[in-house]
Amino acid sequence: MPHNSARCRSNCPINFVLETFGDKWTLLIVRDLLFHGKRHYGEFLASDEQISTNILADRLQRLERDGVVEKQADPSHGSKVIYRLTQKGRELLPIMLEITAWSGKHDSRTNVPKAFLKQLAKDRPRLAAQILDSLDETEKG
Amino acid sequence: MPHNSARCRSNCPINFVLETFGDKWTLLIVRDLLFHGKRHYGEFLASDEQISTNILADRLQRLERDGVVEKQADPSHGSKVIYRLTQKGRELLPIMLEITAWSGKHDSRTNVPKAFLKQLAKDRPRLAAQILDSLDETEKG
DNA sequence: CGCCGGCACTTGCATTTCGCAAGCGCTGCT
DNA sequence: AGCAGCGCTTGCGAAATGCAAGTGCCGGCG
Repeated sequence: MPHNSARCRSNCPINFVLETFGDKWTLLIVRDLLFHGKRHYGEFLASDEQISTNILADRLQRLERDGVVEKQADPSHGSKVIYRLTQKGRELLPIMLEITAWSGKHDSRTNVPKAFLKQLAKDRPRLAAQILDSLDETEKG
Repeated sequence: MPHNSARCRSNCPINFVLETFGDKWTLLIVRDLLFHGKRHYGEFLASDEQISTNILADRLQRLERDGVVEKQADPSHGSKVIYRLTQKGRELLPIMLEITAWSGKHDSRTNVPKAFLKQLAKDRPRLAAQILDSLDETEKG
């Protein structure tokens, strides 16, 4: 937890998320976990933005320490590791959706499908529930 | 705009906001503009988190370049400068409110008043409207 | 008219973080 | 027994950050 660390800067809620997510990479890992069903180290490494392996290892460790992500051995494959969001991590979804809406509006080159933005505007709770459901599916399978 | 820069990493909406806000400081400036009615360089400098002056100058310049903030001379005091959010910047409010809600829930030492969180849960559009109104007030006065 | 204080930056330099490439250790498969 | 895949570590040059001091402009006051 940020506030347990020595370098806590304030108790402002904006600052609180910045202590964990205030860099160019951490939120991309959350995105991959939440929207893209990724669970393995190599999958994060393969994302478009090309995170380097040392940074990835560092960020996963921080996310785990901050209670956003948990790590477990892959039962079906001993040398693999499964990363998944905790409940706290899943609760980032509303933030992620607001971010998507904002970028959808202000980024002329966005890759967000129009249909997704429409659904976001029309019935956000339902969309959120669908995303969490499909995440559960992924984690079961 | 991030995508006009050479170092654009992808067209993902999450990445889009990270290109502008992906560091430990930028969003604190937005917070000060949006929630605390700050407009002057020296006011940002005085915030709890103690941003250093060279970083502040750099971030304000980037925010202006990205169309989130605009800069104008203070008519009442020639050596002062007024910074204000553009419409695009004001539209960050929903993101900021979601962040506040998340931190309010997960940060045991948060300084967010309980009443604020309640209002956030109960009638968010109204709260958002109030915040924007009081921002208009500040900018008029 | 000249000086002084406030304000918005700039500059220089030490420290930290990042980015890239190579390598390591363990596991399962053949 | 050997090899390939996977998660992660290490080393090093480059870039970003943090800190402190300095610069230039404006307004106010004597």
